[in-house]
Amino acid sequence: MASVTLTFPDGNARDYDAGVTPAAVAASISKSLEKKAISAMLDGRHVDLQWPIEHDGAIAINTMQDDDAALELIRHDLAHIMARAVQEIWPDVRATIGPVIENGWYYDFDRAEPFTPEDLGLIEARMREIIAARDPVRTEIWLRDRAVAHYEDRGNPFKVELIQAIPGDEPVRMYWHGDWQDLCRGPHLAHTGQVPADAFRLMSVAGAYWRGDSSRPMLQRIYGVAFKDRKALDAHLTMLEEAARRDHRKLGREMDLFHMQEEAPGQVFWHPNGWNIYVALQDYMRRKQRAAGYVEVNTPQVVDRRLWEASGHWDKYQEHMFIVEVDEEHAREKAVNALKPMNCPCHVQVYNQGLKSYRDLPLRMAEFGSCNRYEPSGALHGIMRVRGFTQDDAHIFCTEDQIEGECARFIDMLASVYADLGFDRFDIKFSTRPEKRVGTEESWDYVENALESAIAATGHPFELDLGEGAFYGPKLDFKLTDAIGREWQLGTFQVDPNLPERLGATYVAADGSKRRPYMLHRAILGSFERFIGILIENYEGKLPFWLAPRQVVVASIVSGADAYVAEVVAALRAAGLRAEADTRNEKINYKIREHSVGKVPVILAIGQREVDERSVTLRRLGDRATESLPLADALKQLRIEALAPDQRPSAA
RNA sequence: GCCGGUGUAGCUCAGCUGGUAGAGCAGCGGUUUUGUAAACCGAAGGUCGGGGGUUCGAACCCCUCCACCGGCACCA
Repeated sequence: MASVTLTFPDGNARDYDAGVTPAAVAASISKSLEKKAISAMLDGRHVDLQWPIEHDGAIAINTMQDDDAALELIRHDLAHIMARAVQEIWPDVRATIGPVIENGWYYDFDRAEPFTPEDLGLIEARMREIIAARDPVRTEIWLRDRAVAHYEDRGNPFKVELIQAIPGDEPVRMYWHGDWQDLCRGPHLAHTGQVPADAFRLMSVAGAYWRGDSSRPMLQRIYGVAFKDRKALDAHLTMLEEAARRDHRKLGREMDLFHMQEEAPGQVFWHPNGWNIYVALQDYMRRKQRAAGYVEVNTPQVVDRRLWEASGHWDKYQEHMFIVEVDEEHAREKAVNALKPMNCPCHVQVYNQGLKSYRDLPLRMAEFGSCNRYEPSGALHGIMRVRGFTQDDAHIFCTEDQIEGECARFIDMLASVYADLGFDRFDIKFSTRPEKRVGTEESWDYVENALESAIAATGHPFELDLGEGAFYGPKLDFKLTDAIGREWQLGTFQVDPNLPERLGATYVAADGSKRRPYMLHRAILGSFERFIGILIENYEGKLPFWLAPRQVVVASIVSGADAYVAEVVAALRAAGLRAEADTRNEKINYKIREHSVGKVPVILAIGQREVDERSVTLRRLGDRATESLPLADALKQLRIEALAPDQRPSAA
């Protein structure tokens, strides 16, 4: 009989009869491993304990202690257990596909009636029964035709399509627990009882297109989360509550930052408090840009369609533009304009004024560009996804051999901005040439290499996303991680030889010939609206002092202090601080509470004692302690604290 | 845009099988002069998202539109 040689993680190897299962391998090592085994890694692939091994390889037996494997199996089996529960309750429901996702799984069902939130409770209860039954799991490899016929008989075209999509060299596996059957690639636990019955929860039901294609039927998706034990599930649910507490829409109302209303869906009405944040951030970005050698411009909002036709956007994005039609009384033709959805074509117009020399390059042209896009209604989300927004946009016009240097400079600037704003960690995604593209292979080679060595020079690791670049050039995306571990994609850097071509941008080279510049699209924050939303959630509304909408509230304790309060506020304002007086007829407790809820970082309380001493009593947000100090000292100290990171003495 | 849900006072939310809308907080008036996360009393506050319909009668039932929420799709 043929044998296979299996190598264990400790380097030892043993021979087994070909066709040995991982379960038997585990048993051959020890009784306890046999009992604890849940699956195995075979040459890095996650395999079921029951699958025969036919070839030599490296093997590692997984137990519940191996988190990645254990969670994958738990979530995977729960997806099936849920599908079975659904089909036991509603036998006419067709199961389609149910993968493991971050923190859990989902399963998509085809059913005429919608699932209700109450149904989720029913399904959960049935799932617990299935888990309690400890039904053994069984799998079989079927011939493709048999599997197709099986689902055709049962009127499930979705499964038929899935089987047809399985590559010819891969087996078609069927899976059972109890009498319930599903198509599944595995691997699985040994029986349903291995799933922790108290560490999962069904979260929500939502529509989802079959195979993610909006031209295909909409199915009903049920989402679940699952962990190894109750404690981990509770921790996850707590994190979700934490995220809800930080929701920028809720904090925006509580801190009186902005509002939105029906008459302008997807657009922000900034209140004085919110606008303070916006202006502080914009002032900061403007200083950073100037320091980094950018010039700032400003370009029109309403632009004739001819420019969008020339840039190519009219063809591709017309439905997503706000169209502005002007029908002047004596005009022969109606003018059709679009609110600008982006700034680049306008920036090329500025570039094209006058003749540019190679000596002018690189030309770094920035704009806090106010853009409007008619986003689909379902895409809108607070101030994070809006129809009117302002980008911290810039385009760098440069020669081919300047790309690498500009890319490196940009990453430096971006890293410095993110650090100043309190985000120490960011990740780079590098997207390379897609299948459909313009330009020669040599130029793609050159530009991709330039970006790669620019990243390498910064020493920052990056993740490669092959084939995901724009049709005209490669791009970098920058993702940062917030205080509760969520990732946000913000910055971008794209190399574009196409738009200068379309819009006729040139420069005069050293030899007197006319050349095409490259255009580098880049943004650090993305949009102010979205970024401020992220800042609010990251800081739970407790923004750093220099960004806080109201930095100081001066609160009176007795009405006899009102005049002195006004004097303190005036002095703070003269020192450049955003300060307000609170001389309402309320107890100090009430004022402290209200301004704490409003996330004001510093409260100065003024009673008769402070009036007499010309002092203030300072209390910081969330801090029970107070500190009494002379007014002059407080002014001096707060003025320094209010400096933005780039203005502090330590900053060069 | 698609699926599902939601829309009642400034905010948070009650309101039964259809019978003319209610609380807390905020705001307003008064009392209180207060020492670090909600003082007390009082009066007021509503096109029940918009429009249409059914009904003797609609916050509630039906149709339609809008917005918001959760997903999906989209994100130059």
